[in-house]
Amino acid sequence: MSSFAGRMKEYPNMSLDRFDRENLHARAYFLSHCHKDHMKGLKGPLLKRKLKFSLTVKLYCSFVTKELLLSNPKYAFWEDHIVALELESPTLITLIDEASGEREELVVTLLPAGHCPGSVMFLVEGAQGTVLYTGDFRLAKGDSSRIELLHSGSRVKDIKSVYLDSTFYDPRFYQIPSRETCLHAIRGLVQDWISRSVYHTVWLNCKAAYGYEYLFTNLGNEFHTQIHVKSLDMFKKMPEILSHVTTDRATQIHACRHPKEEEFVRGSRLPCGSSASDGTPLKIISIKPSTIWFGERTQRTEVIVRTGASSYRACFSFHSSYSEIKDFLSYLQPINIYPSVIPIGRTHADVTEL
DNA sequence: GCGATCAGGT
DNA sequence: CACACCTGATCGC
Repeated sequence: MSSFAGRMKEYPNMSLDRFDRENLHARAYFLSHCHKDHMKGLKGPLLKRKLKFSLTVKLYCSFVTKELLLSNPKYAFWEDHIVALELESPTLITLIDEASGEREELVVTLLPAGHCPGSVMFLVEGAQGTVLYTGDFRLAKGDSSRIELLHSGSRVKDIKSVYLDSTFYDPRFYQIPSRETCLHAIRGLVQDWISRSVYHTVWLNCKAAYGYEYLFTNLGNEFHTQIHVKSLDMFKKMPEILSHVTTDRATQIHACRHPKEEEFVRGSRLPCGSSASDGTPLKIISIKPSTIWFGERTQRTEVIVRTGASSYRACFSFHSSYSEIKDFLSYLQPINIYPSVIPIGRTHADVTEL
């Protein structure tokens, strides 16, 4: 879980992914992606009040993050204060102190982070040097060399500091199977099950968070069926996702939720309450996306683990592995690295040493 | 009645 | 394992 307090040493007048406490005084806000642990204070009454009296304070994010954020009415008061930025398009942003009129100019670039829909990293270039705030990210080995705006001419930019998603920055999580490998394995398991009969149904036991959409679109394409989800509201302006999800319960692939979902599934009912129309019990398997990792010298490659008669865990990660992070850092060669996540049982000094 | 925090859950 | 939530209880205002 991110323990980043919201501010970078070089640019303390901007706040990123934290909106409480000291961040209430920021001149500009940045949201890397729409997960609650990066939105602390974002619906707070103090911030709401500050916006009422301010003409200059804005929240910068991607178009997709803006759409996901505003689909939740609790954040509707931000509407006129959000500036959605294009990806990979350097933008001049002037931070203004409303009391003194003091100005500070920055060039901010959104780089795709591969963590969930709309997720970005913020590249900030200004008088105090070039810094990269990664938010949460999953980039594969070699991806950083393909991000043009991390380069100047043929070489990588001089980066003073990286504020790093260090969730899996521990040799224990050396390798996590690639997105493609995991998708392929899940597709295989789904294929094997739903082809048996129309009563054979798959329940994708996904957490209540954005980040599984590419799984839905991939399975939707492969099996020419839509995935049942609770709500479509947040995707109404995202045709690629919208076309693969449905609120119609008559489908063999579900990703719906219910507080007593596990009991339901054990009793041949889906979390949405659906059972077969003619009274025949559904034959349900549950697939729970989970991060499965391997050590440096581990030869195992199982990306699907059977955990019961009709339950499986399938490898799925929102975050880069240790080796992926190492590749990222050794390519960028920043002067400073500030980890944003300290795993329990470790200290800040442990992670900094690594 | 509200938000913040914690316990306990998936 | 750790993640990103959720619900419900309790506390303080």
